[in-house]
Amino acid sequence: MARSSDPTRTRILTAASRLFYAEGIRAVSVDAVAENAGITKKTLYYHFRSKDDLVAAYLAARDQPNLVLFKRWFDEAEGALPDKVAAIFRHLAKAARHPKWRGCGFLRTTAELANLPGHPAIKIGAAHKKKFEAWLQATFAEAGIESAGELARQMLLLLDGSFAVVLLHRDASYMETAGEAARALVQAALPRRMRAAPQRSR
Amino acid sequence: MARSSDPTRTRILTAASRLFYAEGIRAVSVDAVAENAGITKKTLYYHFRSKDDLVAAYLAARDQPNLVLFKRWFDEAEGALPDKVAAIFRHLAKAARHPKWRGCGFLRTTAELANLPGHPAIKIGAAHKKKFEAWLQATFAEAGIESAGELARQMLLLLDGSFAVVLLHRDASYMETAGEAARALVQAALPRRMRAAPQRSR
DNA sequence: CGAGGTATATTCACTGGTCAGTATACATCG
DNA sequence: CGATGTATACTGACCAGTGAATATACCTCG
Repeated sequence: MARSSDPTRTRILTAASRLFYAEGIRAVSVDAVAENAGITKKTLYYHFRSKDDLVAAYLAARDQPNLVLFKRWFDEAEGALPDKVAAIFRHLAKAARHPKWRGCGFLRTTAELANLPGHPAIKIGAAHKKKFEAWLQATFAEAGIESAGELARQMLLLLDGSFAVVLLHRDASYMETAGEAARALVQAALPRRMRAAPQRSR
Repeated sequence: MARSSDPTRTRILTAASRLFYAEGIRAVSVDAVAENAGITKKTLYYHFRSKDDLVAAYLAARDQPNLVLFKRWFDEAEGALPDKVAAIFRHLAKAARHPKWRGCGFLRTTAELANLPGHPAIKIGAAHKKKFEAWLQATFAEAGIESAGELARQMLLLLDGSFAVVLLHRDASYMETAGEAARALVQAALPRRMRAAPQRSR
């Protein structure tokens, strides 16, 4: 059976990831993925039952690395809670300025497959976002924020909103605007005793 | 010359709109649009130079109606500015609960065509969102808000974020969360003298 | 008025190419 | 030997766009 560490499987997944993220799902043929991975299509179909399977695997492979990255940006940021949240947006804005940036793979896949509501890739995308939201909520709750759940949802809305808007306008400054809005909302939600003098950035 | 009121052209555009919104761009063939419009493919190509042209026309046709609708929701809402902004989200949440709702056509098209940065449809989508943002900014400025520009951008982020998140989770309650965040941000931005007692909704 | 022409609008049938997925066979290795 | 993995070559469906012909409406000039 093909293990997840299987080198051929990994090669396929790497190629699929690069192409699906860069071009979109329906724009990329299975032939193109196989060629890019340096194998034949039949070999690809030996490792993945169908293209839909491959798409789901592409997103599944991005789940953990993405979450880990976000958490690291948060953990390594200086300052109080609002600053640490804003740091995520700051790092994202930097990434969004790279010419190969194409928004959030999870959201773009969902948008493209919106006519197939039960598609496994969409479920993986939804689960990914839920995990991120749950982590935020827990972080906020630990900080003594009463409305941790609502605040986490607001952060998610700003985050995913900035993915969409920045992709549309190709203007990463929206991501910084989102970061400032996030900072303000977190600041306002902090319990009074923990609230430092609100420092307007810039 | 084919006028915009041309009945055949309108039929094509109606069919294209329905199909592209429901299924996505690349998932819908030109044949499918033609059949749905009750004409032959060649007739479609008489009225539109290419599929890309048709896609652009589909979005262009949605531009004004969408803006008008949003403005009407705002104008007809009771209450002060924060409530009027929140009303847009409330109406949108209601729309999002309809089974045929598939998010924002502009954003989904942009996401799907993200590998074609100069595509005319993307330009139309970007212009549409800019118009909405400009209208919001003007409205906020008239209300005496100093940071009208930044606030308008924040509203856009929340709005487009809720399109993305609600489409992903198929849970329209995120749109109400976005509305509450929008209300809070507008409330906080109002000049003191105009600020009524902030009323937490619910 | 009316015959002939011209631009508009539409149809059927087709092309060259791509797509997801498969049948069959060959190889490698424990 | 036989399980795992890979390759060549194929299938039937679909796709964007086109060629050639036809119908309709209007306009010009005898």
